[in-house]
Amino acid sequence: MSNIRAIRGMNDILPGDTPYWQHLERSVSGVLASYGYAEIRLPVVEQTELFKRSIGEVTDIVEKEMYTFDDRNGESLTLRPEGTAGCVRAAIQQGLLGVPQRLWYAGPMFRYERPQKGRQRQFHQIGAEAFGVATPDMDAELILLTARLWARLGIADSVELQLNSIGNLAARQAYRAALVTYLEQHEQALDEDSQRRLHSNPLRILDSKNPDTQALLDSAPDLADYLDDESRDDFVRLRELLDAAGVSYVINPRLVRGLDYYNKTVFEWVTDRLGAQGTVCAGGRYDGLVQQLGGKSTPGVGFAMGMERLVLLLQETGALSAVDANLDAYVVSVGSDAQRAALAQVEQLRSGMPGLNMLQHTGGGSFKSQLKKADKSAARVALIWGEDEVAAGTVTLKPLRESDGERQAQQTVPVEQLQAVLTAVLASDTQ
RNA sequence: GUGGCCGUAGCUCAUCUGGUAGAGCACCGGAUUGUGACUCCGGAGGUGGCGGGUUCAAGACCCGUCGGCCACCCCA
Repeated sequence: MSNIRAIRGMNDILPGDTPYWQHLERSVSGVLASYGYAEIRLPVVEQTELFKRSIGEVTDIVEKEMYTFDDRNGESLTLRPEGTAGCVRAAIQQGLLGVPQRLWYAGPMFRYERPQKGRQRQFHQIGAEAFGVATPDMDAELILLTARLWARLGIADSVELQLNSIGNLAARQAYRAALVTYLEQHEQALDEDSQRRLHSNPLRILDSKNPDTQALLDSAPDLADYLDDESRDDFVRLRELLDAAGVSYVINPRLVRGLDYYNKTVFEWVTDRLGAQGTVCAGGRYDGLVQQLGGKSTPGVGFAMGMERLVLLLQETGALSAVDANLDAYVVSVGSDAQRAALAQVEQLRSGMPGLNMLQHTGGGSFKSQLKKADKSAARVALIWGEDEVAAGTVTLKPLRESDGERQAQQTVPVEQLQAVLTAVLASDTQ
């Protein structure tokens, strides 16, 4: 086909879906604000180096999923594959890190992956980052915040919190060595992907979906046994706080997360209702990242949630019933005199009742066809200007919907009474 | 990057073993001269993703390509 089409994996979000998006975005920003988080708006493009240094050179994201290109001056740029790196960069550059800082951001992210359910090349995240607090009460706050969000969205029953601690760098290195030593003894039993990861990114083998590999891991060394004291204590404290707040979770000792900058707490909210891409929100602590990117050593914790997946979940669970057009009135006018009168008087009505949603019929057409459009529009009332009305200085209000099994009769009133009568008609109709 | 399934009107799909495309919904018009929904009648709309091959003949078979879906990988 020679027609220009959207880039693979970069989807249009259509009018039928945007009500879900708007509802979701409003809910998230509302909850974030209620916990004192401030929005920060960040560029979509950053220096390629930023992502290499934060996410990790040997991760799949950096190795093969980034949209990278040379700017006209030869500098290598990349469409952001995730939000934390840019947020940290901005916090350092703009000097936001002197005091504890709670930030959130929203927007598109880009990863060159094969699209499937719940995954596309341009996708949208809302993320939150808290800087400057090393204690696990900060981790708890972020988790509580997300839990509140699920409740507000009506999907709390569809998601489960998985928690783990991956310790500090030294602990992870010690564990990594032990794990590799163990797995090398069983290298032949590993699936192909895990064999490849054995030396590049062995921790990732822990969450392999291969059942044989999982069986092998049952007798592998436990990450929990290698944790440093501080990580262990903080993890205990975090669990206490969550227990006290009544947030339930499951410990998943094989949850490791894919990005290199995490340490200590990692968590994921997962659902079993979206097929293979069940992670709907994920995050963790990254105490070394700020320093790693050139800032003064500052602890951080954060999470990001996938908007597409949450919208799917809202639709899947029916947590949000399809929102209809919510149109109050459809304006019908036949003939050029009537249209002139209608246009002017509807403008006055809009000034008097700014909250009204009114659709003005455009493009002409017969009386009948205009009323058909009025019906299709799902508007509650048709406002009719015809020859008779214009001549008499009146307008006809015709209720289009039934309420309580009855429909009000239409009435023709002087235009001066339009606002008052329309208000009464809409009010008496229970919607 | 790998694998499976799929690609016919705006949408959902049909066309039995190859013989030059159809339904439902949606859309437009009509059935009262100014009144929608229900009903009836009529109408418009498809180079069957694209390219090539086999055949007298292909939407149906074969190859390629592009695209979609789902899964692997990876991740939000």
